[in-house]
Amino acid sequence: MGTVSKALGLLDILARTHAPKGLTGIAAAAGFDKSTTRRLLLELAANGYVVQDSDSRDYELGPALQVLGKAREERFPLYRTTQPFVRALAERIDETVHATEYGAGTLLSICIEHSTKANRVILDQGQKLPLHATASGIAFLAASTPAFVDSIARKSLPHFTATTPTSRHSLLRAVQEAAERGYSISNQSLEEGVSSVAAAICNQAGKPIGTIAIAVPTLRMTPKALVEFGALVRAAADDVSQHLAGRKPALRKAS
Amino acid sequence: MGTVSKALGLLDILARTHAPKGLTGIAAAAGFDKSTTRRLLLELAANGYVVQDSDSRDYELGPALQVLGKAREERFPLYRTTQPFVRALAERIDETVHATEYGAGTLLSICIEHSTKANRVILDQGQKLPLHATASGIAFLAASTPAFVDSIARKSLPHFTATTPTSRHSLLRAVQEAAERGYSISNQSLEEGVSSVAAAICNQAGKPIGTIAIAVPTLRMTPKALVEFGALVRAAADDVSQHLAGRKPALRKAS
DNA sequence: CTTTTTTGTTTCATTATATGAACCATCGGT
DNA sequence: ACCGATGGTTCATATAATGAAACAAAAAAG
Repeated sequence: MGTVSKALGLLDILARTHAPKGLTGIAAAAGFDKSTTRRLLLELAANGYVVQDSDSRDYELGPALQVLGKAREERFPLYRTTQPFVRALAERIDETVHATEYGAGTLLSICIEHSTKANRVILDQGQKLPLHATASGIAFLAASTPAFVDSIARKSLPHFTATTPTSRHSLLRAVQEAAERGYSISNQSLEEGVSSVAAAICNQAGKPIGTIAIAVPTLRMTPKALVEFGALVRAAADDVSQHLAGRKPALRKAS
Repeated sequence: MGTVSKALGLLDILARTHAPKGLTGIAAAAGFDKSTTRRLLLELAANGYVVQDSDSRDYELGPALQVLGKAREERFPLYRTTQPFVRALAERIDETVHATEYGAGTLLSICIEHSTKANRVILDQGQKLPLHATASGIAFLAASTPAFVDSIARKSLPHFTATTPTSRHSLLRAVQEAAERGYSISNQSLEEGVSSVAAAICNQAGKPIGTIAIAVPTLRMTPKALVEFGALVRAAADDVSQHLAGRKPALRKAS
């Protein structure tokens, strides 16, 4: 692994919800030597990506990240565009809804609205979702080129639950079905007790750039709810795609 | 320079308003070899910090930055806290107002509201302001420990205009005066024709973390305006400091 | 269409940089 | 004062970064 990736890995660790703050903890979480970790942190700090509290010596994410995040958002306002649709959908069905963007081989959660129910699915912002084991991933693949799908299907597919598609064949079938259906379904393929439906967001050229997904406790994913939610994510994803293409569609209902 | 800093430098370049997008241009802007630049960009891309358009092969900032920026904002909501005050002040006086945060030895512009006048000062988000040559910098130093001020004053201070304080003595004097006055004044010390006043934002412990500044074309910075703007930035900075400390003060006027 | 120029990509010997085990310093608790 | 834990430092070694050159592929020019 390159040095740069190691440093960036440290940022990921610091971004976690219950991130370690001390040098020892960060080094342990990253699996690097204390010495290496410190050097990397200092270099990140010298560039404003990390701040070290001068008293406690704890490390924290730095202001440069906000600046860059804003710069990115300004050029490519995916969050700004998506967030209202995610929120509207979440409020309408009172279930957890989130949007993801593709990057670095996975889908990154960029926008989450949680259900207000006691029994709900909780997601972390920035969570990295594997393409083969989530509704979002399958939906993304269903909108991708066959070549890309194949490149993923050829890889070794990590096993998470009994229903994770880990074989080339089962993955291709799931993708195929999602493409025909218009939305993807995950029946606890990443985590026990969580079911999801998702649909891809596409850019003007028709290439998928991310997804919108609804995640609910499996016991609430009745066949009726499945169909209803499927139609709703599909509609929401299409609306966002339209917005990104510059058109401003009125709210629609189903596919 | 370490490899990590080089890679992060590339991100800074890509964040610029008129950033080069091609490999050659980026390499030229960074002053690195094409080969090195490419390797770094690919590593950044593998981590989602950069995206390469598969058709045009141009490089752009990636989604990971938005995720990290949000994570930082969540832990330390300086932008969220400051922005309303900056906007209110900008609207009230119809001049360019911006907030900065200290990091990596400089002040980073994190929030800008521009004047609506034809002749106005334009600032870039993320701009790095030198501590010795800006009103923000002087205000920050005026709220810092003498030891810190001295460590800056001892460095070689780059020359920008005729009024840039480049000697240890002139810098210390400017800081001293700002401390007594309650706000700092920059008379074209960074750029000809731009005058500013600024005051420091401090955390609960009284340590400075950033600044608020008003930047106006020098010809509008009359003695009367100077005093008025000075009192206003000072009040705004104090209000933000109060907010950060958890208190929610009503709007005040002068120091 | 062909030539020229520009831009992106790969290679590999050289060099610089990153690494981590061991060591030291500092702090907080008892 | 002692102990354990944590942050910080050193330096010989291993590893990774570098950049000149060669190559490929696309634009631009003729």
